[in-house]
Amino acid sequence: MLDLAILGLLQEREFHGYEIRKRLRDELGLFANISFGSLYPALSRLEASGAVIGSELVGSARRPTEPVPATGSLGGELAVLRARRDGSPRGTKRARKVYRITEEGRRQFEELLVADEPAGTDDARSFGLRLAFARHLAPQARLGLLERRRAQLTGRLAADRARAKAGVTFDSYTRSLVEHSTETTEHDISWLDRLIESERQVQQQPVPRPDHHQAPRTSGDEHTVKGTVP
Amino acid sequence: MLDLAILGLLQEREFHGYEIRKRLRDELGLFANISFGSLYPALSRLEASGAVIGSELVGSARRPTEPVPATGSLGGELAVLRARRDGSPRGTKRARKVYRITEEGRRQFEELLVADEPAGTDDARSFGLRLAFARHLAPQARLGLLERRRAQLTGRLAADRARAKAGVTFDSYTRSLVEHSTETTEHDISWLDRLIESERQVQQQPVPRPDHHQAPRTSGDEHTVKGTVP
DNA sequence: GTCATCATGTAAGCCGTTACATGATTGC
DNA sequence: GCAATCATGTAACGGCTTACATGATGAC
Repeated sequence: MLDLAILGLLQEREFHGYEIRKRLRDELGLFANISFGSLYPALSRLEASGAVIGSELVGSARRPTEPVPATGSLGGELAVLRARRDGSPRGTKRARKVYRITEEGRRQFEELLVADEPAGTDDARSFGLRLAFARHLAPQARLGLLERRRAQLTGRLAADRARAKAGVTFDSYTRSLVEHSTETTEHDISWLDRLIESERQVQQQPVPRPDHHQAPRTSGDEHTVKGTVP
Repeated sequence: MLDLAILGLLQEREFHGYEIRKRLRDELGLFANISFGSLYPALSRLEASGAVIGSELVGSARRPTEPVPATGSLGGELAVLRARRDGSPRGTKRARKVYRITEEGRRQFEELLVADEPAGTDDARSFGLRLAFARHLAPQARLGLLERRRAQLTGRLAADRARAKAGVTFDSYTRSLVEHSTETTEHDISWLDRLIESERQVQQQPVPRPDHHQAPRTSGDEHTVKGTVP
């Protein structure tokens, strides 16, 4: 799941580890607080697998265009390590390693988006993460994502209802719990239905039965999100 | 969390491992499908810590009263191991190890119910589990449980709203996700509020301002669930 | 006679966590 | 000068998973 999140973020632009954590924490809110102890190793793994390329930079947040002037006789790597000691006056932060995604990474990303997570993962969180990156998916894959989630939820709803019926022996707390779970699942499903419907509306340009009013112009693509394949 | 679930179940009556899994799966639905690979070790741990006592039984599901007649010269443990080979005609299943909770186990249970889970655990699931066993808690502790959960949720709601405000750059999918999350959290909170209110109503017998109509009889305990301490 | 369910366990692995180690930059 | 934040990493451990090993009982 972490790999998916990282690749999804990097799809947008380059990031270094610390930034990734921040983004995940206060923008998506899906990983409450991903730890560095799992983030950095994940980045290394992704780099080893060719999904991302990391380059160490002496980054100036204020003047990111300046191309790291090598001071004197220092080799590239040493220059990075000693960046703090060179003469650069201000704006220089500690050497950061920025990662950008590769073609292989994009491939892995799409693979991860359709693969089902190992059992034991939080379904809701996993789906939320995928949805947050759904714009990078082809319209069909996107619909598939929504529909698989819907099927999952209707399954849960059935289980909840069976439980409510079978559990006549439940105490009031457990009964309330099951009821609330049922309601929440119903709410989730109707939300999904709205998403699915609006998704279908955007996608129904291709093969519309020869219609009279509101003729579809050209092969209609103005709603499709950039970067997706037809 | 597993320990809590096990102890909670055993509070009700004796169980053997296989039964515990079943109960957790299709009654509570909180652990979709707890695996034996984690269940049996957990039981061993609990036994080692004195929280439960396990006794191997050659159980007859149909005639549970029959007191395991030792056949001839076999020692107790061997009798269990060879139970399938002895002359018992029918109704005998494979040797099962049934566990019952001890006083120490009840102590640990109460401790676990108030302790906060290690980070990374699914809050909702954890709370659901606790609520399912809330009847075993003292009224005050129960209220505390509900209120701590409420605080947790209002925190999340604030975060969700901040996210909705800050995330003007979100695409429609992410926006919808954040919106839905906000709604769900609101729904959860109002559910909790109802629970809290009804909890207070049941508990407000002790120190009611000298009231006129509907005088509280004796020290009023008819709503309090059996097994809880005042 | 063979398949589903009952029943218990061990071993290896995954994916996350906290704790530890190290150091620069910025603001008060 | 000191604390907060930025920045990257390693090591140990926790809790759950699957896969493996083993076997009885009951239904068709």
